[in-house]
Amino acid sequence: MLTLAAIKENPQEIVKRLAVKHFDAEELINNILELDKSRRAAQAKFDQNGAELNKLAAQIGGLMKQGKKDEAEAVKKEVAALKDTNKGIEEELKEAGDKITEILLTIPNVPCAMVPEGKTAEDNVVEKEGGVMPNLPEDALPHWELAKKYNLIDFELGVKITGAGFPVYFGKGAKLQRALIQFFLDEASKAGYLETQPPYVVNEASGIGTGQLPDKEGQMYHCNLDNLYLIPTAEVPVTNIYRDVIFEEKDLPKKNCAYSACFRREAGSYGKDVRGLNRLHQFDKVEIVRIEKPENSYAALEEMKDHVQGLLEKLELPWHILRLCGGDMSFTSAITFDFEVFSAAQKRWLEVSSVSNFESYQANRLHCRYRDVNKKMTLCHTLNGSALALPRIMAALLENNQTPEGIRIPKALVPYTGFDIID
RNA sequence: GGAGAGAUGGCAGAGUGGUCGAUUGCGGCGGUCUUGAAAACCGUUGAGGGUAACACCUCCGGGGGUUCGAAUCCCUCUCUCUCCGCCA
Repeated sequence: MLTLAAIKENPQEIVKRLAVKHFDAEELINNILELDKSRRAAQAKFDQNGAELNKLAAQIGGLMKQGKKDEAEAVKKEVAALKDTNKGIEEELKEAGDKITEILLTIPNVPCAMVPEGKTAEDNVVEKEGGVMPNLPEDALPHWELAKKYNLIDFELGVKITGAGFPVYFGKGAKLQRALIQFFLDEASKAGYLETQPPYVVNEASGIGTGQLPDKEGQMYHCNLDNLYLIPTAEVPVTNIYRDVIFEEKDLPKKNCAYSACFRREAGSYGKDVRGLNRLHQFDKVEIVRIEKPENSYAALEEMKDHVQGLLEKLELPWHILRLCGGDMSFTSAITFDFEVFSAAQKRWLEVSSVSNFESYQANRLHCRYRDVNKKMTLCHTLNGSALALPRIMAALLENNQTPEGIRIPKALVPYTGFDIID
């Protein structure tokens, strides 16, 4: 969430920038400012009374020791009255504070200056592209057909065991998955990310920390009995490593990479989007997460983009980078770049990575801070990105590399798969 | 699952109703000494709120209660450890 300090410092600027996300914050911001004012007034009064109470309590102690019981009793009465009034003030105080937090949670992150104007995915800006478009014959097969033809993935079997969106991978299909995971982890390690194996199940506090709760409660699988959630991305457990942490300046940045299975209920999905590997309830992903000093976070973002681009190039897939417009960005991000690969038989672009800078929005909820040069506590900036999500990479690899002889494996992957063709 | 013990500052560890936000040690930071370092010595060292700055208030796992006054007493929740049982 946004910091109260930032809002107080320049409310007009925040309202103006949130308009880029098509979010009208004016009234909410005014409410907050108003509430903060009355909260501070109540706080001052409460503190003043508290100081008086402390003084009187000490006085009673002294009187008791001297055996002046009657005098002590008189003071006690005074204390009782003061406590009574303070109880009311405390309630006011708490109410105002809670209300402020409540409103803050409904205000999305402020988009940074580089975010383009726009309402929907149509308005996203293609920023960069690369790779070679494959030249497939008209009768090229979509990946779900290829998966069947070469016995790589069984979607129906997954339905039997669990339900739709939980495919079973076999043979070279399973090995290709494992190869991709290993390849992505190795590349991330080479780029300086600490390999991390997090839990796949998190508690409520972690869900709140990264913002999945309460807003996206319905999108996560929930274990009722223990009140735990299956992670929708490794971002959740990995970022929560840094919840309630205060860094020394020299400890930053922190760079983690993690493979995990990801679980998403995808409530509300429909149609051709969900065909084959395009949208699953369980999928694999390698995620990169960074905790940065504010002044470095945008340089870090560029590094992350370069890293993801490098992966796609090594996989020889046609790719482009979208700079998301204000209307298509997530609630919590300050800027987001989506990477898409072209899945040549489906003839459509598939999102395989999303790289975002959250600036201090997430860190504020997480209480992830560091002591800067002047020993001042400052919120860190958090960033994360997929590097990469497997299913759509798999789809594009299968479709784009199909030949009459079989499916060709890109060179960079062969050391990991141990085979160079699926036939 | 059963029985017991415990949760205090970056860490270790005192503190069982009255100037305790908390003794002390280690660590960190600053200084003296030193060519430099080590050692020794001196000082300093939690977070949140509040203020122009002070003052002041809150926080000793979370929540609630008793009391004029709670880190200290009571209730409750969570977590950790030890023993037993079960087990990948």
